[in-house]
Amino acid sequence: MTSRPGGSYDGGMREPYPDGMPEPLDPHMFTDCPPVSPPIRLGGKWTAKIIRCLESGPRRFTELQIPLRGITPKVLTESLRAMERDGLLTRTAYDEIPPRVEYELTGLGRSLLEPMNAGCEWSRRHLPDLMRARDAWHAAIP
Amino acid sequence: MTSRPGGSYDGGMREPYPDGMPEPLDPHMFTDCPPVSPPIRLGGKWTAKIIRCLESGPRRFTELQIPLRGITPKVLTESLRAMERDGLLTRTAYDEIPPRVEYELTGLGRSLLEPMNAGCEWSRRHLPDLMRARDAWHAAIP
DNA sequence: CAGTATCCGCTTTGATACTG
DNA sequence: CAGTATCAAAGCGGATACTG
Repeated sequence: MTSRPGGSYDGGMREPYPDGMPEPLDPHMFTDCPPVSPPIRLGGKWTAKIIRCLESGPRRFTELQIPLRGITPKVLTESLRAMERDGLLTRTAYDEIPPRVEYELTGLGRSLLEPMNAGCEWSRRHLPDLMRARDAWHAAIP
Repeated sequence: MTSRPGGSYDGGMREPYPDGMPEPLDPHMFTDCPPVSPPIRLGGKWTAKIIRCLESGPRRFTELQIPLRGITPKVLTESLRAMERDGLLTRTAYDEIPPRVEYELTGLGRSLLEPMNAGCEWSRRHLPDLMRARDAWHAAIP
């Protein structure tokens, strides 16, 4: 029994990141709430996190990479493009050298914070229950 | 650009199902709300749907298979086991022949309906916006 | 800086067949 | 009925290298 539909897509999560680096964005993100069995997720693996990162204002590509802990440019690009396509954020490219691109939440994207917060609140309230359930399970079937 | 972080896990969704069959459970499920780019998902692919199926009372294994539209027994078992482990539902086996097993939401599982409904409400309210965004995108980059 | 372009691989899901 | 056992196929994200 290796499959965990409750929280498994994160299999390839990379932790190694050059620490000591500044984190311009608040790392307190939605998906950080539930350390066990993420109850609610949004779109792909990064969508919710990106929304949290943009909550307090527009950010640049590289700025997003920092709090997203080593997300590869390919995946970040894909995620941003998808969110742009869905009207969750806007992409503004400034014609400068070096290039500058800023991503900003749209009203639609921002409106997602509400249900996200509902999920977050659920996590806060029921995390102890989840932990207890997990413990009971492991105690019964070790 | 083939990957869509906003709505891709459902890639292998099978539609072919012997119709004419009765559907004992209400097919109006959370994940049915957003026809485009599912905004909020719960755990694995089936978790939210299973919760909806159990909303109005306990159901048997085979009963769940009907509204879940051809989910394979393997995957259904995995999902149910995971949810049982997380304390979202209980599994009760009756020692009869033929065997009977019933699955029922716990209070914890039922409490998830609240954030789920929040996501559902978001979908209802903003589906037009999503559609418009998608249309605009396709109009610009055909 | 802000990406593209390839290649890669585990995880998750599904198909099919078989039991207690 | 309620699963388990295998096998097979994507899915989705990641590593690495390379541009305008």
